[in-house]
Amino acid sequence: MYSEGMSASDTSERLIESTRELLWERGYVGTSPKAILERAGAGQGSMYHHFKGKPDLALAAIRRTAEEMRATAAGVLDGPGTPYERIEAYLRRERDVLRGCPVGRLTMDPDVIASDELRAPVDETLDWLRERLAGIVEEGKERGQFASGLDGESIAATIVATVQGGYVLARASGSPTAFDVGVRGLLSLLAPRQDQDQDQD
Amino acid sequence: MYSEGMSASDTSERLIESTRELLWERGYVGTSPKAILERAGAGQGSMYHHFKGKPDLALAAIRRTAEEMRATAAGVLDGPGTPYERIEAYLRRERDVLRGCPVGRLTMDPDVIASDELRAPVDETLDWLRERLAGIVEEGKERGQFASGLDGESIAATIVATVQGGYVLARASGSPTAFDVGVRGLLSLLAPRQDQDQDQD
DNA sequence: GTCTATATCCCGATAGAC
DNA sequence: GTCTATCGGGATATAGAC
Repeated sequence: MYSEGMSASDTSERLIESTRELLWERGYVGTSPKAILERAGAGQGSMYHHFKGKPDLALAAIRRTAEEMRATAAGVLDGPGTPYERIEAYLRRERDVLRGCPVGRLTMDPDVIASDELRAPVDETLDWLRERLAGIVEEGKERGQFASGLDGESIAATIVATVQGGYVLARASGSPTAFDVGVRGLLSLLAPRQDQDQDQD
Repeated sequence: MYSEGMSASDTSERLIESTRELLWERGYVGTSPKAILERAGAGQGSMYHHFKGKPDLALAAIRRTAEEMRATAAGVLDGPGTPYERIEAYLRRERDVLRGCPVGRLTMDPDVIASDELRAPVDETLDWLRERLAGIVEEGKERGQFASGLDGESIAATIVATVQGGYVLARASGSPTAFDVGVRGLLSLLAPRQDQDQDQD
């Protein structure tokens, strides 16, 4: 990452990490520089030395969170198993459901949506995820695991939406159960027919 | 509503409506009393005369928004058509997609989630919606329109989650398309088999 | 009921010492 | 690089005149 063998300053690093946590917990509008500085154990000057201001720091934090989410998803989606099994693994992977999605939640932040720069990493990440899932669905169709009438991109959007909406249901009810139930419903709709021809893995 | 023939004061009414708009646009954390007062054309005194403070006014606004959403959904779900057709009508009903769901978006607001009182109308509304949809799915199973292996409550959670997550995808990309695509994917998974026995409507 | 004035604290940012 | 001091304005609420 740091081609000259340098490392980012510890303070800069702590500022980004604190911002990531607070953006996840309270969103952009609900996160103040003061709260970030307190959590990072830094003073005002440090933040304005390393970053141009709150939007600039938030951008660094959002980019890192988005990257991390892509890496996590890729870890599951590139794993072993049939297309259905990989989708199931993605849907059932361990999540801190009640905390919500650190990327998706930003779409409800007016200031993030108002800024093309802040919105871009969010958009790119969810878009990447949909394309990745669409490819897996198409692969499943080729293998005969999914009905040939299904459209990869549509199903991919449904999968990502179910996850994002699952967070909403869980947070509304104060329990992760609703998330799991929604996922179960989707999997029951996606489940390969027992009596269908399928390639062996 | 007003048993004695009285009407709520116009000012109180305007305060609630302005709060509803701002909660939808900016969420609870992003909405200040000052902004509400400006939009309502009222002074500080009016607000603190009619309401105990920001949380109290927000509660009145959220309750009304929740009630309105239930009424809108009921209008479609109680409409004519087979179970599948009513679910399709719900999923395809006209929406201001890029504005997001005025109820669901509140689940991303830390202060709403931290307050049982503010969260309650949100929870009750999404819960009501899930139960209502679950009943329709069960009805569809009885009629043979849906596979008997499907679980009403799970499918209902998937439907509501797809809608809520559809808003997320749309707002991330800045276009309503992703919402529609996700809905299309879900409908393709729910679509009654052509060759299946079905009651006539 | 509604207004203005005031209070106290926080917001996001800048200045300049060290 | 990091600190503290300071700024102008906004957030939320109260006081008290009308």
